[in-house]
Amino acid sequence: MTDTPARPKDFLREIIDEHCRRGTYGGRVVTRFPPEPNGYLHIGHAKSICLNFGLAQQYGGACNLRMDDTNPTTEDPEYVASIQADVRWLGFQWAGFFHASDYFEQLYQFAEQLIRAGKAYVCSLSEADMRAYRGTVTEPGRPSPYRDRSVDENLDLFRRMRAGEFPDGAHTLRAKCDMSAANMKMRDAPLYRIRRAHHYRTGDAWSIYPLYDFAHCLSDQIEGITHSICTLEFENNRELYDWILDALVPEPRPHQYEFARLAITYTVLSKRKLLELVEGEHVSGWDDPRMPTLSGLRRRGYTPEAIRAFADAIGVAKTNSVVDVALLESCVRDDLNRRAPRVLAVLDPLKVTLTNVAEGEVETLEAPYFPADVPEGSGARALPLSRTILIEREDFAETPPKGWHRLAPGGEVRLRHAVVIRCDEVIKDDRGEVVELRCSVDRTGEKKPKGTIHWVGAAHAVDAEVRLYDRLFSVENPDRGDADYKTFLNPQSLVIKLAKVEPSVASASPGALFQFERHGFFCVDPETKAGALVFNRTVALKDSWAKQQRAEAPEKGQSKPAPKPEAAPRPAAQSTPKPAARSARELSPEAAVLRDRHGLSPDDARVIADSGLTALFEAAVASGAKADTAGTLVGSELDRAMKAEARGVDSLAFGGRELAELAALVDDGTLGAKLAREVIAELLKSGGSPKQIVEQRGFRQVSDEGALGAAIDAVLAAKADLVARYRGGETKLYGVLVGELMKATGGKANAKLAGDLLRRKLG
RNA sequence: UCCGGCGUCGUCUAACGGCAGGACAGCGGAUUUUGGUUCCGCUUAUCGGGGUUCGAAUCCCUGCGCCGGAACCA
Repeated sequence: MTDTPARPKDFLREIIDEHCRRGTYGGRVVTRFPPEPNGYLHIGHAKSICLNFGLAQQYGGACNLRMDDTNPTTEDPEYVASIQADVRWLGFQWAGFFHASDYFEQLYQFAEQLIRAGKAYVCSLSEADMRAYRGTVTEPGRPSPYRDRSVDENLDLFRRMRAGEFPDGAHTLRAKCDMSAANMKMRDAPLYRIRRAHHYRTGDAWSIYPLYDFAHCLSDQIEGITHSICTLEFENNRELYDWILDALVPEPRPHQYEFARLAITYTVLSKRKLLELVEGEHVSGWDDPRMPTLSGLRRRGYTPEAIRAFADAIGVAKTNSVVDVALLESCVRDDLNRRAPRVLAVLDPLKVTLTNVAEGEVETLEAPYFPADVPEGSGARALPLSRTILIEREDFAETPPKGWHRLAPGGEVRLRHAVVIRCDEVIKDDRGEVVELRCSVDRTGEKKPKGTIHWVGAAHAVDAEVRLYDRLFSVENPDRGDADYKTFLNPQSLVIKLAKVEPSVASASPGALFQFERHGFFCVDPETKAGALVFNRTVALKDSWAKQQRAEAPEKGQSKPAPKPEAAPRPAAQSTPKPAARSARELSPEAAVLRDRHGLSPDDARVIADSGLTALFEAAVASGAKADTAGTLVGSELDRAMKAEARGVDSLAFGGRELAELAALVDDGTLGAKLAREVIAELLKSGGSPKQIVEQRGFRQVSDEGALGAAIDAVLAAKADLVARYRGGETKLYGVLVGELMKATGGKANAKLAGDLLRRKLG
């Protein structure tokens, strides 16, 4: 336990940790999963569910399930039920189950409050006009002519909107933000629209419905959500989220954080496209085993454990990413390997007569359900063996390729859990098709064939329909590109086989999981009826033999792994002749003056000018600072520190004189870079004089060789292992040793001197 | 083009100024009555250019690239 390194935290957990540390929410962590009930949940939602419920679990908080049902025209109770079922199936229990529609009255009251505060108004622009007034991403919008309606008029109109006095689209309630905002979401976002539609829960009680941006943040507030986690495409909405809440409620209030939604190779994950696949009958329904929906995956044989492991493996970050579907497959295999009993099934039977087994003789073999290397597994079943058996057609080759371990004329192979047989005779029909093998059983127990194949007894085997599922799309990214994603549907995504399975599975019930040895993992489909078994292939087993064959015989059709088109040159790098890219952006006049007058580097000049530090810099120089020292101090160190703390120039409690003093301390060697940085931090915090700070804090750089030598010796002795590795050739450890030295001296060692000394001592 | 976000092995994801690590994929080997599993080993990465620093994936500047944003959808 102690040697498993803690899993590194994602950025959300870092944030929450910080909140817990600071007591921002009194230690509370309340999250929510807020789907709109207009479709089935898919694996992308699973990522969000695992995140939100997982966070609540981990921090001892709570996670609500909330139907974000503010659009009466798209929502349906069928979806509500499926969402609840899927969340439960995934293994999570919500603290509360809510509907945004339950909050309609409260939301309405908040809207009136906003109006009374003069922060919302009723706008009577048509939809098209509103769009026109909004401007574009590059041009600011214009204020609506209705923007200055009085509070009373707004209240009156809004109440009449509620009362149903106006037709759809006649008016909207809008936030009074900023029509010239760079963020389009802030250009007086609509909050309520008139929609005299029947809502599946509130019926005809309402003729106005709140929009997402208004309903969501306030629903979070009503439920006491602390961390409102959503996907990246809502980043622009966060400003509005904050605006609305700040206008209506005090801190601590909910805050929104965004992470990258899930994308997976060979699949599409948009509700619109999924719906289209269902309605276009490209699949049999939302729960078609090829669908990335949770109901589809469930029917396919995926387990909640596997999906949770997947969610854990992909992590949470803000980088747009596409996860390899192979990782998902790896997660199911890993889980199923532990829990699926092994049974034998022949998908494409070839008759084999065991010539030295008597007609009518039946040998019953006991076969364990799990191999020895799956210690969690147990149990066994009986396997009847008699004169006629069925083997997989592809386990026999008349002319075996190199490395063949299976049956061939004159060759031997072991039957799984049973005997070794030798192929004595191959029988073909008129068309030259192999129709039967005549084999003899070897009972000496001395044979050690290379291969073991699966089989079933012909007389005892049970018929079963086996549905071989594969990826729904045949290209990695069906979602992008010029063509419609549906043109990439994989015609082989479902292949149905009439198979023979061993008798023990005859009574298996829907949902039961198996491994058909050497084939893959399968589960019993709900369509199974007594005497009519149906199996779905969850995922095939890895097949290194097939892979090797593919590599050796790049057959004509789908040749090599996509012949990389002549090592395409990176679009960005070389080729483009733009050596002058460095200073593409012109220096501002102010920066240019700085550069020319003081010989500053363009970088420093630019930073100083852009950060409004010009006056401070000039003052420092006027007080006697050397321009280049002051330039670095101001342009690099001070600027960095100010940015880190989001400080403005006005908040600085020191001026040019102090800066000049600092520069002098650096120039005369009293302060090294590290210490100078410390002094700046101190200056930023409480002002004062650099000299005093140096005095009080003992910030005096150690440049004395004797003292440095002693410190180095101590570090060398303490880090003998590192030293040995360094001397063994790992010269990169030099930096680590310097680091240790700096740590040991409290950052006071003269780094340059100490570094030289250290190098000498290391030899 | 304006605003916002993001660039680390083939793919995800760590490293919060000090040894670029893990998982999946790939390759090789050992074990194996599943060409499965397991185990061992290997290959491969900080978008480009500057700067600060003894030391930069990390901080600053700059260029480039990708994603999101102009619904009375969520």
